[in-house]
Amino acid sequence: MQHINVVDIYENKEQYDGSLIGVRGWIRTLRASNAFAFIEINDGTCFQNLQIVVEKEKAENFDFISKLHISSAIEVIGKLILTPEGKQPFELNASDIMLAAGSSADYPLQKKRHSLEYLREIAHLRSRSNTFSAVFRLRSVLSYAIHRFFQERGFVHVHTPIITASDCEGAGELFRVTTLDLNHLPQTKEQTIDYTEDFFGKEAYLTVSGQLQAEAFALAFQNVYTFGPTFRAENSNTTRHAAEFWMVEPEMAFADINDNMDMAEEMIKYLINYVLTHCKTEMAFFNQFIDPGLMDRLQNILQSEFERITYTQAVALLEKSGKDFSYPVAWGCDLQTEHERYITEEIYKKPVFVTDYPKDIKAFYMRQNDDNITVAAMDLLVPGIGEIIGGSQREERYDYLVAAMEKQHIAPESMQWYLDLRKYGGCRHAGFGLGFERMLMYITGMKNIRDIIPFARTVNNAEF
RNA sequence: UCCUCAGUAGCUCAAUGGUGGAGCACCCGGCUGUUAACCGGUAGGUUGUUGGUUCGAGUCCAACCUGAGGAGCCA
Repeated sequence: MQHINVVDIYENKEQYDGSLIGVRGWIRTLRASNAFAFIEINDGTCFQNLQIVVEKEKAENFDFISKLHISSAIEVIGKLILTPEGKQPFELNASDIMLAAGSSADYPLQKKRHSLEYLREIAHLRSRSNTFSAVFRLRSVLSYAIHRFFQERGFVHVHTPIITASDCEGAGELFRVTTLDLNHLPQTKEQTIDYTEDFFGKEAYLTVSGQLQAEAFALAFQNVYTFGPTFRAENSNTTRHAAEFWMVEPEMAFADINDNMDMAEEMIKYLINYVLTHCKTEMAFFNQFIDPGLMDRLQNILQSEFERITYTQAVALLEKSGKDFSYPVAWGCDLQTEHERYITEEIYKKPVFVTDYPKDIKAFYMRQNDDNITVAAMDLLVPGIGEIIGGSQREERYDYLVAAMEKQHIAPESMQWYLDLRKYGGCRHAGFGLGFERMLMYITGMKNIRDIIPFARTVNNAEF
């Protein structure tokens, strides 16, 4: 007997009506009386369960089956019957049930709602719950949608390195990569650690961004993107930070900051539209149980044109608001979380690009504007999350770039390869980074990054 | 790293400084169509840890541990 996936039954239920089929999956709930048992199984192929009806008269192992524990794996042969008047669209009337793998009474997931905190402690099992089943299927679909978006537009996907020797992004603390014996470190004559003895002959780290290497590829392929894991050793304890997270980083040659914003806006809308059409069941679940109003908010994003204001305008708006912020607003200071939220949630109530930040608070590679005090940076702020995208037009002028590096105490000779890109046809180019998890949080309404990553790595937590 | 809050049965939570309970789950039994099924019963506890105050501490105090929320840092 060939096994049918539950997703196929949901998609083609009329075709299977009345036919004898085989299914297999794990028991989610089991309700037994002395003549009937109702078993709901989930086979992992879709969010929904399949209800199986077992009649004592038909099943010789009825007593055994009706005592099975939740999460036991079973294989069932039965007749599919449409039940339009029932809560479920159809059910399987079992003629034969086999136990594929038993479970145990101490299975930690019960037939009731658990707290997200509790489920975090059983991350190896939580994917079997409704919420995490929906979250991680959506994560998979969103990941695919990102590749589709860029591939459809001719972008080349570049696998930027995970291990890097350049600590230049200034993007937080780095995880060190070494093969040295930490109990017997080689010393130089100056009594410092001799990294020439290390695997790469110098200090190495886990990457914090693939941007610099993506730039190199953009100047060969024109439009490229990298999508991979990045690492920050920050001691951050928030719902929005993890030590290991994924970033989407497109980089486009012959593009300026406006092209950059256009692409970012188009991408955000594409991704939302994609999951709304391809994950209807999961999105309905999020809208009902996780974040009421989610659908309205996402539809609103699709229909609205993202606001675009400069940093200077943003500061003026904040000063004019008369609101009493815990951090004072002043030109030259970076916008605080409360400022960003006020702009996107109170003033505009939709995504807002803030551009042209003071050069002193931004990275060295951002292109200096003609006013000599700001750079062509852009951050996308969204209601509920805050900053979701950070990007810029890159400094393509060799001398300006060297000057910016020196000002931020980065030795130009340590990044000669990056400077070379400006020497050899280094045209104007721009790119941005999207925090994949933050996008996923925005789309699902989930409030904690630890519930968006299959096995999250955060401070003091690398279980599983 | 800083601030705030919390920790009681497997889970979710009660308990005025005075005999630690309930619902669900588990286990046993009942029930002929259930939908987080329903009904009855059994069992389940060093109240996060250590110390202190008190005749008496789950409750008050201190430190630590763990978790959560917010901030900083950032995506």
